[in-house]
Amino acid sequence: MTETLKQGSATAASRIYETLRQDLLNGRYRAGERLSITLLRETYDVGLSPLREALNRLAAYGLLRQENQRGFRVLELTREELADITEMRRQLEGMALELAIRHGDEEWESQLLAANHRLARAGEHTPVVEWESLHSRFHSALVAPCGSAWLLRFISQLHDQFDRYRRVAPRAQELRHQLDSQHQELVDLALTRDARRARALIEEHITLSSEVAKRSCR
Amino acid sequence: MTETLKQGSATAASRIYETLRQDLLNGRYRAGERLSITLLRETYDVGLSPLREALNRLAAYGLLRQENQRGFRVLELTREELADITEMRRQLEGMALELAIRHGDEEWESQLLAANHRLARAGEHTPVVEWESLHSRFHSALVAPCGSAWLLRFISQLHDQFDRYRRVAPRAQELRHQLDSQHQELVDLALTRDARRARALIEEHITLSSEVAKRSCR
DNA sequence: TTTCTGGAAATAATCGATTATTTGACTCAG
DNA sequence: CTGAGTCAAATAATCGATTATTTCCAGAAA
Repeated sequence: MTETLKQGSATAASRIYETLRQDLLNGRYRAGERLSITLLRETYDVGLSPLREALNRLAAYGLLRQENQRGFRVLELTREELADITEMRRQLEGMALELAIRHGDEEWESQLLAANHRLARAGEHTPVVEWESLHSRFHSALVAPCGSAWLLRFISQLHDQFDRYRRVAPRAQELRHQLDSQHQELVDLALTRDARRARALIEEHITLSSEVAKRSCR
Repeated sequence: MTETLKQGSATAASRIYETLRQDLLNGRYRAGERLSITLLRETYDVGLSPLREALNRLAAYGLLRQENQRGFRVLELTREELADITEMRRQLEGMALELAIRHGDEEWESQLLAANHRLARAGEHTPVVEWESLHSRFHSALVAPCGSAWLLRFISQLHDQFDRYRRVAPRAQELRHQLDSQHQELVDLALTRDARRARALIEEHITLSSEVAKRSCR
């Protein structure tokens, strides 16, 4: 959905959509909270029509729940849904990584190395929002050449869902290092085209991330 | 998305969303066609705001393409995308069916038998729109207890995509019988809890449907 | 003929005001 | 007290009008 602003100048609706999406991922709004349209209008200083269009998109995308005549709500954070999202990510990203390793060319290898390098360079001092962007780009680069637009779409959608949990979870320094080194290992396995072990590792990586994210429920 | 009209009386936006969705699946609009908002307003006799909200939802759902400042377009029908949708359906519905067979209880068996019975009873004289509904319900019932809301969501979305191709394809009488008998076989394998063979059959079923649908491209 | 360019017409996007529905406080009968 | 009913305030949804952008065509220049 990020690429909605393909060419023409972004409309007010597209701009507020992207802003709201980021704010939802960053936990600016409490889980389950009702989003008052009047309040949002003032907060973001935006017209009613573009705002409502953005909210409708977010609901269709799955970041908001829409109840007729009762407006929009932020989704809850539950262990059950996190488990569902995690398992789907394991399956879909595992599948995508195998395909990417089969189909990826030299260009992919370069992009992957670059994305990994940029992510690895980012240290403690890097702003969170920037680290999140690099992290997101790394995982995108990893599966990019899987050959299925729909698979990539579902994976992005699940990443957004997952991030809602991960970003509000308390910092877990001890697991952070392990997760970081897995990024490097994933690159190594991808470059040596070891699809079997790469798939196993990304599944483990997702499960480990989920352990961190789990601390944001209840 | 169908259950958007959960409780409260449906809003104009929800009603026009569902109507447009059906019309898009039924091929009322040509692939790639630009949907003039002014024209849609007259056609469906609906206000501008609810119409635009519905269009925004449909774009986020993937049944329309939105270009900033240039309105909405119906998606193209291409062999490449049909192949993608088909392969994704094979993987996801195969996965879901295995899970459903593992988790489904007696209630599921009853629902499945009922759905199959209603579908099998529908003969040549049955209105197409009703047959489509029964067919859709059968496939939903098959995977319903897979345990993953996200998996079911993705499968529904892919079904809608697939139906755009299938419904505009010319009638294929010779394959129709084979597809119908596969429905019965799927029920048999589900009830005997033969996950392995059931998965193989649903994958075959999807591939065969795809052969029919392929005749709608180019 | 082809390629710009200006500007009117068409159309998408947005705004401001209005209508419809829900929410919550209050009343009163049981 | 409790629960149903009622009304006013809050808020979501919709409408009608306005603004901004794109599209398209005529006419000029190469």
